[in-house]
Amino acid sequence: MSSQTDHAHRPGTRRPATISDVATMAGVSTATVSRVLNSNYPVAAATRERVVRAVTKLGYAANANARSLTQTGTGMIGVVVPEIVDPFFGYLIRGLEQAAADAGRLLIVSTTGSDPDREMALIDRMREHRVDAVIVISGALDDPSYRRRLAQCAESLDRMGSRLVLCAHPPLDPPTASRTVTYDNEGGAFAMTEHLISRGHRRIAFVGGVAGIPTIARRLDGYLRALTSRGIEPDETLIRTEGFGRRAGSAITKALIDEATGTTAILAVNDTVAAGVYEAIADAGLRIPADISVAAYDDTPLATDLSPKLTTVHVPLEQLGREALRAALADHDAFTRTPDDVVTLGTHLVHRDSVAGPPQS
Amino acid sequence: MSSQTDHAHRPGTRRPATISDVATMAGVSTATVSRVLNSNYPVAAATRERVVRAVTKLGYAANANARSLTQTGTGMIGVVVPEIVDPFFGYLIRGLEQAAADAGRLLIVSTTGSDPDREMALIDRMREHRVDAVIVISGALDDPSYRRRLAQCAESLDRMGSRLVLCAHPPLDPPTASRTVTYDNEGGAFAMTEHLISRGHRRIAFVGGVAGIPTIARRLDGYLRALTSRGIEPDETLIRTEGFGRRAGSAITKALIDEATGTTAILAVNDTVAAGVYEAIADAGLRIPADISVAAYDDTPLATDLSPKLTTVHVPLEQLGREALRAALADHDAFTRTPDDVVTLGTHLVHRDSVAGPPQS
DNA sequence: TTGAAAGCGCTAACAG
DNA sequence: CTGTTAGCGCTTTCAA
Repeated sequence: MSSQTDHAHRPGTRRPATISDVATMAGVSTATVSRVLNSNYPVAAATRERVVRAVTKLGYAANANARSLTQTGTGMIGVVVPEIVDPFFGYLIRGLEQAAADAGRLLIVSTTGSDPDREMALIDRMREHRVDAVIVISGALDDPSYRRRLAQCAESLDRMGSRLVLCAHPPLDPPTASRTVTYDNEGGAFAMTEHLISRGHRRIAFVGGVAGIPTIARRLDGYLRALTSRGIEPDETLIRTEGFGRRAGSAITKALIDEATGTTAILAVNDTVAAGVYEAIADAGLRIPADISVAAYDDTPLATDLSPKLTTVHVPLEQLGREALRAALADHDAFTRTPDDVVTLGTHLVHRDSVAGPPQS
Repeated sequence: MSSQTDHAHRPGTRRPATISDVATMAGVSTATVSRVLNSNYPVAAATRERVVRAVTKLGYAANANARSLTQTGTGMIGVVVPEIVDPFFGYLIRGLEQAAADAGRLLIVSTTGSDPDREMALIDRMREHRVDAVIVISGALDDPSYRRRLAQCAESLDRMGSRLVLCAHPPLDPPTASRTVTYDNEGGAFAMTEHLISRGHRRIAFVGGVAGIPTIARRLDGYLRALTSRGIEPDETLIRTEGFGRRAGSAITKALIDEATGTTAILAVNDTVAAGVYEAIADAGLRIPADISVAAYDDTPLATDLSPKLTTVHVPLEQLGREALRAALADHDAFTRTPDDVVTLGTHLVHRDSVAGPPQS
């Protein structure tokens, strides 16, 4: 405990130790400290020992921000998501998280409430932090102006050696400078509707969601295609994209029943909406699947919590997250960029207890 | 355009524009650019105009990492949480998120799966990134060695001008260099157990959880205190801290019923466990609350989704998150540090339809 | 109102 | 094997 280092070391100074604090204490140069810290260069065992001791004694933690100035990449990935308390996004983020942890990356996550402006602002914010990539899980309406803005973000990120990854979202028209990791919305809805039809249903309602959101639009497409391919004329009155959530599901279903639409099966836009559908059917004194069959989308845990257990389309949410992170990291500076940077994961039906044939009456 | 700036501007160069790129293009010094960017110093309108134009033309975004080298604080807050797809943590994080957004802060969030080692590693990682604070929402077992490690983290964060915030967790023994934002676990459990007793119940089971986790321990304390304060001898066989989750809730309840323990009321450790309790009671052909009353803790949306609607203890999760963020930011360099840095939020009972008196038989 | 220059903490040649 | 020396991109005195 000599007095050699009294230039800035009053105890209680709330300033993190720096590499030269360590160097001084260990009696070496900062270069040497850097070398033992990164162990990317030979250092004498004895020297290393002294440095390590100084590091622990000082509680030194290298400043990642300073480091990022000289190195390429910050090890941070931005995640922009509409909402956090929602199993859909939750599992997605869990997948991202896992993959990020495996890759030694940190995630900056932020929510937008599906507000496009906030989305853009956040992307910019993350750009300032020089994230290695920003992963956008959008829930925003998909008008052309929005796509244009997204494309601009992709451009500017790309220009600075970062990149935009679109997740659970259709690819940008020209996949300019962005990557996309998504899943088969249309196909799952098609398959489920097909299934309902093959069980004998003709009056199948499409319940929940908001028109204009890509996810919903694709699911509706699949529903429509299944109907027409089986020669069933889609009935506008059975298509009720009147909102998300349990509440919406139950309100719509109540209306469907009250209006005597002859609905014998319901394709709910997701499991949560299906929960509302269940409620309304029970309230009406009807039974699932005896009186009305119910099918849904997403296969969140809710599907098995409901009774009867819900037949639904499985979406590989966690895998989607992992793939998105892979896309965020892939060939960061290589030239092997595939022309169409889009990965599409498959979906499949999970048959449980909420679907049967239409009632005999 | 001219050829003045050909030193490093081949199009396609994947390197972000720097402040001196802007300066060159605007024909000013970097100092001036900095000044218009931060608008913390007078700049001639005309000059500012030129700079702004250059900024947008270049798509320049200031490097937050470089900036953090000269300024104090990074604007980033670390969040360490056991799990993300869980309404308890979900709402907590939502509160954090909101408050962070309001304060213009970004959140680095990472999950631990309740692994203390991973927790410490993450805190360290965030320390490297010089987060302004790290908020730990721990779910780890609370042995002394763990507390000691946490205290060390608090120390080292504090030493570098950052700080540790414990959220939904009891304060550290000496609140050394850390702040705590938590809520009244014991009180809520006490009140709910009291309520059950006043309804006439004597055989009240405590169902779910893991002994040793602070949250559960406190809830158990409250349960025990209510019992003894009413002169009811706690019965070991009714205390079943045999795991979290729906599955555990249903298994425990089944056992309780099969073993003819005479249980007339169940205090589930949280809403999810209660869902399992509901299931087992239905499976046994019994009814809630006619045959068995059920009460729980947390008041997540699940509570109203269940039928009958669940009587439960409300925990102000989002507010907890907001408070935690407030604690993370409060008087960063002032001297007004209160001696005991702990905020405790209250809980209250939410009476719904799952509690009645014990059956007559 | 603006610029020159030093320095934040770190890494990476380049010498020894 | 180790130290010196330039920067990395930005802010901030200090002069002009």
